[in-house]
Amino acid sequence: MLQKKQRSLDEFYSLFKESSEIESNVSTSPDNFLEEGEEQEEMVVEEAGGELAPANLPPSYLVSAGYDGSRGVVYLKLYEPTSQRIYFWYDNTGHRPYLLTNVPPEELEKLERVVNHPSFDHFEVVEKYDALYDRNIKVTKVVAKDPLAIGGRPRGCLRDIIPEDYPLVFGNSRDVKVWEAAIKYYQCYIYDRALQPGMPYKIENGKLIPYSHDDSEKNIRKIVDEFFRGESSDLLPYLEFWARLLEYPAPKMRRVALDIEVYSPVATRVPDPEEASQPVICASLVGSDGKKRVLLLRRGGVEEGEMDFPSDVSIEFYTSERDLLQSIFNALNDYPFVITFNGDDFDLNYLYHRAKNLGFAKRDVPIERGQKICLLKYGVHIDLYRFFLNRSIQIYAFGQKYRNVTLDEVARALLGRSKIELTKPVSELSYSELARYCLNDAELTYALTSYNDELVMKLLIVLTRISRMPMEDVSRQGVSKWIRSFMQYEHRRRNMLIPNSDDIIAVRGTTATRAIIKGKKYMGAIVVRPIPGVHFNVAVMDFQSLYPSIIKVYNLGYQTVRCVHEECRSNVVPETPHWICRKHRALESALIGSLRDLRVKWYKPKAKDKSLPSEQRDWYNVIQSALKVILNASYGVFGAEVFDLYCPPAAEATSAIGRSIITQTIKRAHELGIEVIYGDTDSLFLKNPSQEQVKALSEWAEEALGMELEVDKYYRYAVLSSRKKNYLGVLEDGTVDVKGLTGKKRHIPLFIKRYFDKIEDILSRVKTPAEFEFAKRDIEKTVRECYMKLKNREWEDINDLAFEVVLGKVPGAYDKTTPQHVKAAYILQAKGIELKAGDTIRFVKVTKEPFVKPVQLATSKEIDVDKYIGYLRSTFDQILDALNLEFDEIIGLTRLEQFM
DNA sequence: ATCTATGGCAAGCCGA
DNA sequence: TCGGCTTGCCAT
Repeated sequence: MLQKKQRSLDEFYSLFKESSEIESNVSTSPDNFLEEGEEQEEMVVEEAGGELAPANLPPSYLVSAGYDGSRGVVYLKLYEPTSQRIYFWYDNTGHRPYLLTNVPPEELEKLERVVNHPSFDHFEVVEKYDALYDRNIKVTKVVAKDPLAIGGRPRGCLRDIIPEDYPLVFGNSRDVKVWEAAIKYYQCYIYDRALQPGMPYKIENGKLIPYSHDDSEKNIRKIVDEFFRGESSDLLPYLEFWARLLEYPAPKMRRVALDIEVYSPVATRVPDPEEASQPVICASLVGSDGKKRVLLLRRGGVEEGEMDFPSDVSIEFYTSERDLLQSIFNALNDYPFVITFNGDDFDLNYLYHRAKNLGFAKRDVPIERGQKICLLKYGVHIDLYRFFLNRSIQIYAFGQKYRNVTLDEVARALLGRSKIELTKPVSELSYSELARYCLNDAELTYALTSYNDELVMKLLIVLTRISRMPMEDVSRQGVSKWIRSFMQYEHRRRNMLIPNSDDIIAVRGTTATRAIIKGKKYMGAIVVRPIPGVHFNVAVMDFQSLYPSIIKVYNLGYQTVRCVHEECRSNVVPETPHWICRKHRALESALIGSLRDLRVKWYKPKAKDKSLPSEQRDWYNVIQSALKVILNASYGVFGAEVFDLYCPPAAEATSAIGRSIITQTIKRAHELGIEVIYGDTDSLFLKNPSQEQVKALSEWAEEALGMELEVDKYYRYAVLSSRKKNYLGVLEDGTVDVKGLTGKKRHIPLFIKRYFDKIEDILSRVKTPAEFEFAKRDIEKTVRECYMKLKNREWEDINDLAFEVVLGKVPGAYDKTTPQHVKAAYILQAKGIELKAGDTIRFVKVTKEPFVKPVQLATSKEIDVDKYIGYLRSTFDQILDALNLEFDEIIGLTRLEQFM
């Protein structure tokens, strides 16, 4: 079956048609459901038509899961890498959705709305381990035929009915609890069957079987048996289980990037995808197979333009929009992965509604609409906009290289390419201009998944494996959802009750320390007061993944912080009233701790290991950056209300232990005769320490604290002011690290930033204290030049004077104050420009009320030069302070010189 | 629909 | 006029 790689589209549609007919049969007669057994397996496979859901399949990667409402079962999507196609597998194990409750079956029997619920199936009594109280409890599993019966409907689902009706029947004699009722059914299924999304499986006679990859298994043995032999033994199983997910190979993913253009009667307005009133006039499809297609709709009065496209681009003209859409849909049914930039909101959404308007039958449209997302019936839709919008991805995986999440900006930052600038509205372009524009967008979208040896696709696979979520969900959801998912998975695997958030708070309580910042829940990290001045030979030491290390070494988690055992109360967290369990290992501690160890001790070093083939190194680099994303959030989620295992005392304990660790380390450094000139959270800046001193401190941290303290970098010299989180350090090779200085912040005018960069350049050349004196003269000259240019109004472009500040919310929502950028925003709004949260406002400071103006509307004459000079002063003072220079003296000199 | 945390700085607003 | 507060941007 798989040898036949090409399947005709007619055949393909007939399969969908066939299955949808079966769907309607099943949904109208739920009694058709069979009990568990061989017979049923055969049956489902046959029903599915055999080809899309084959009874046998060579190793294929589990990429997605969902619920098929009409069949009433979970389906899995498997990507077979040889044929490069998606195959379906429908559950044939009889698994059913359920919830857990503390109400026993004999009492539930008396709740009529439960037992008479059309989707109610049966009760079971199961035993679960309740980690909050460290005890086993018997709970009732309420099994239903339909996931919507458990939860999801606004009214009348079992998770609401049980607590509502119980007091009506029995009075308030019991504190009714319902657990695990808000887990999506397909996730529940993944957990219960211990499925590993992103990993390879085989199908044999309808059975889904994990595929074992021999080379990877050998590697895993090596990592676990040899490398981590010395680790605390209870972590070994976790190390092995993570290593398996990370070591297994990733497939090459056949995919297509899609971008569409829509006709618009109003030049400035993009048509509403929900209405889809205007025709789709162009679509581009750029495939990983090298195919580049541009589909154009013939319209009256449109110029041809120069149709000289590269030979690998095929231009197709359509006279009927319906045919054009059909061609797009054929592609969506062909490629296993479809990539868009904002396809959830626009491209796929538009196509979905447009198809409806053009009279397509629903079953002939390959797109499925969720609340705010668009999925595909056949393949997997990845919306890169959603992925790049993810803050953790933006910061930790891509180092904040892009700021606004637009195709243009992300492509510029990661690819060095940009969108084609249009000089007229899309609707007025010639065919060739339109084709070029649209094709370029699809090419950029594709390139974002292919650059750097397919980094983004690999990241997605690794995150899919760690989180145990379908690829679609992983690419759209945030890091707290990923962490929640692997935590829930582990609960199920160990037969632990997944606690409700309320119960964790009720049993474990909240925080006890006071935060330094008003409005925060607990006290955070220590920032050491810097010693101002220029310091030569500075070693920066830091604790490797401090908070994850603390979570591992100090056994932190909702289960262990303030546990129920009297005998653990002596195991206190410094400067808090909290204690930590000595009897059990918390799941968070085990899962996050083992991930940390794998990153720090295996993947990070291996990613740099030149003895490995470069392909392997690249893969390891992907893994270590994915782990970085997860680990950096692992402490934060403890303190985030939105996290299901929210546990404020655990977050508080983490930062309290962190404070204790850094404080002890400073004390020890002093005892060793080392001067500590600065430090923040997990780092210490040591002035001119000897090799021996550094080594001694590091060894002490290992022995006394069980923490790895290493030299991160050496600064030839560091310039500190009296301000915290504000410094500059020059590395051995002349690279300048600038942290927190205003001159580097994104919102300041380019004019000032350029001069700041010049000063940075001067400083990067200084090697010795003697050279410093020359550098100071250069810096003075630079500051003076900048000042004179401003004073004499000699800027080249008014845009260079613009402050660029992002609107945190819609302008109208600023009710407490009206900051300057909001004032400018109001001026823009008055001109009829629509503004929303996240838009960047570019404004200059002017002499007349209200003292700001959007740069687009301002002229050079209006600029308030003195305001800019004031800004210049405060920006440069941050460096001049430490160099013993005075801004006023520098510019004062100028005045004297003018007289001479 | 989506959401990891706290600490720190600079600017400007705004009420006492 | 002063100082608390809001806002945005950044460090870790």
